Amino acid sequence: MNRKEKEGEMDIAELLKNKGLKKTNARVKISSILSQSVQPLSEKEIKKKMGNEYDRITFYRTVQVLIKADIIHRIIVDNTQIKYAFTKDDKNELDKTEHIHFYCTQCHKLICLEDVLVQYYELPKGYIQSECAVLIKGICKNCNEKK
Amino acid sequence: MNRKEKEGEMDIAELLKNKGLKKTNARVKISSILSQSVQPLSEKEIKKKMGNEYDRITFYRTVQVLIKADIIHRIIVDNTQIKYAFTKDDKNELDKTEHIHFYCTQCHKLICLEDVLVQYYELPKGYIQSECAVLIKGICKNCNEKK
DNA sequence: TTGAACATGAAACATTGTTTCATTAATATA
DNA sequence: TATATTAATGAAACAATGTTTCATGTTCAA
Repeated sequence: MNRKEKEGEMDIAELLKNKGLKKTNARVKISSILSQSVQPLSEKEIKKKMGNEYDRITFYRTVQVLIKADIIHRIIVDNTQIKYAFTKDDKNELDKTEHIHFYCTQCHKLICLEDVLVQYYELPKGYIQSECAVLIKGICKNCNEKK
Repeated sequence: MNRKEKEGEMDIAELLKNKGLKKTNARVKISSILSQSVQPLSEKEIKKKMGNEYDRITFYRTVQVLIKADIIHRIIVDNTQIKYAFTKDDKNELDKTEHIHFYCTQCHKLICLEDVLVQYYELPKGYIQSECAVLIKGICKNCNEKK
């Protein structure tokens, strides 16, 4: 483990403590893998990075806990493609606006567009909004430039 | 089967023909069940309405075909909650803008808000958009008024 | 250091996704 | 209208994912 990775895990330890969660191996590992990844990752990709520390049931329960604590979030691309991403916490707690997600149908990568925030939708009278998820599919910058 | 249902199935037959699809029992049944439902339905709910005409594998393949032909669409609420809805075709083919979906976390119903269209998002340079899915969660009008 | 509270992993089962293949059904046209 | 071609069906079988129960192991506060 290099210095950057070690620092990452120390930050995660503190984050867990702040959220009132016990520091366990699976929580630290999964969180730090996601916090160091540019793209959101699937269970399979996380599993690969965890090596033999991975257990399916523990993974299942760990992501439940981490999602509830808003340390990570789940992005559903498709009914069979589920990805996980570290929730960046550097934004103002007050205007905690969610960002949109972009899925490239060519390279199949999912990108958190942190700078593109979800817009406000005027709902019919009587509806109360609590969450909004936006997923845009298309061709990403990288694939587009390669052509 | 009442008159309205029979009319529905006749329309579906024509729709399938227009799309170059064979008229089969499963396609007609599933399409007409969805076209007559106010809310999007889950596989289980569709199964219930189909009675003993239901077969899991046929369902799986039928929805694939119907989605591809844009006769129905799939809405993913959650990784374990998938719903299907009839695609209303009364909109102009040219500005085929998608509508948003609202999921009520209280009554767990999903609502196609046909009148609330997805907004245009300004993506970073180089990104090309083809589809956009918006799912808003909260409390629906009905549940809100009951309180 | 130790006990209460919680997390883990094994087992077992449910649900959903998916392919292969022999059989059956739909439809165009002869 | 009969039939040949083409496609859909349903059985079987398996993979992946979701989920609970329970005995055991771990964390952390006092």
